Amino acid sequence: MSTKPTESELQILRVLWRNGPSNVRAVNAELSAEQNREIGYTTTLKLLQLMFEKGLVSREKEGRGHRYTAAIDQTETRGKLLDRMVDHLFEGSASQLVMQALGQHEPDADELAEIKALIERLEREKTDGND
Amino acid sequence: MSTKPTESELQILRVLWRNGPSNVRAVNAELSAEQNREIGYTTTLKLLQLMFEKGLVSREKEGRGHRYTAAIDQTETRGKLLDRMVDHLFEGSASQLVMQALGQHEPDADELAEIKALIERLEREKTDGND
DNA sequence: AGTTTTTTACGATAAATTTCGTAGATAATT
DNA sequence: AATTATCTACGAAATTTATCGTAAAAAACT
Repeated sequence: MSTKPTESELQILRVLWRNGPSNVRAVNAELSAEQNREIGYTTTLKLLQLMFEKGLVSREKEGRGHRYTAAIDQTETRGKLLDRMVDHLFEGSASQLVMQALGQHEPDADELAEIKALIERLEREKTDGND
Repeated sequence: MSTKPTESELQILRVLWRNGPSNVRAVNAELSAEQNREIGYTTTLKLLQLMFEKGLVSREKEGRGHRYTAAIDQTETRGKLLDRMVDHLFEGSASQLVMQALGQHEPDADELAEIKALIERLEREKTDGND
């Protein structure tokens, strides 16, 4: 269930999240493009087969071959990996992570406003006892 | 230089950042405690030796053996791994990462205030053209 | 129907990482 | 100085992950 995807598996999931259900050839082309090197077709195929066995992707027949779909949710996966990072690298302090992320990748004005709005909402929920 | 530490290397760095310079025995005890299983002494030793060769730690003689010290900065390492995560998992959007981190690990009131102060400072710098 | 193309399944190799055992050095203890 | 304990260096096995080659099935095309 909580099989943490490997680096390669994550790359494939990203492709599927971004482009939606895809066949092996399409995934392989994306991976090769992203990494500026030719990845063997069977390498991608094998990875997808392993991911299918682990339940990371689902698949259905499509013409000659298969059409693969991400079987785990992007937001949930992001959440789990964020948790890991907070625990492993920031000694459990999410606010430290947030501070550093803000400091080094300054968001633009709209994004800052959005984040600020979220913080203010969280503050209101705290003082209202609205947990 | 930018040798990205492996998972195990990161665990050792965490121990050294937290506890300061330590000998092999101390690092090994911490690792075993954190992972609830006995790690072989020579396993930890070997890892530290490899890390020394890679420049991830420095060392000096201390009594019978050595005393190891983290040779890379914690904040800088956090920064690099955050960058990787933003790129690989959040499609380059740091603000998305920040939003999700705030949503799932609600900071306490003091931390929220601190983050808000940082955002307001960033906003001021933006409008002042103070880049 | 025979040939070519595309895909799958599977095994095997390669590469990277983690783990530990052994031998020998070093120091402390008797 | 002999014995014991601790540490280092090194090699190698074990594990995990990534990569690809080959054979056979499925389909498309003469």
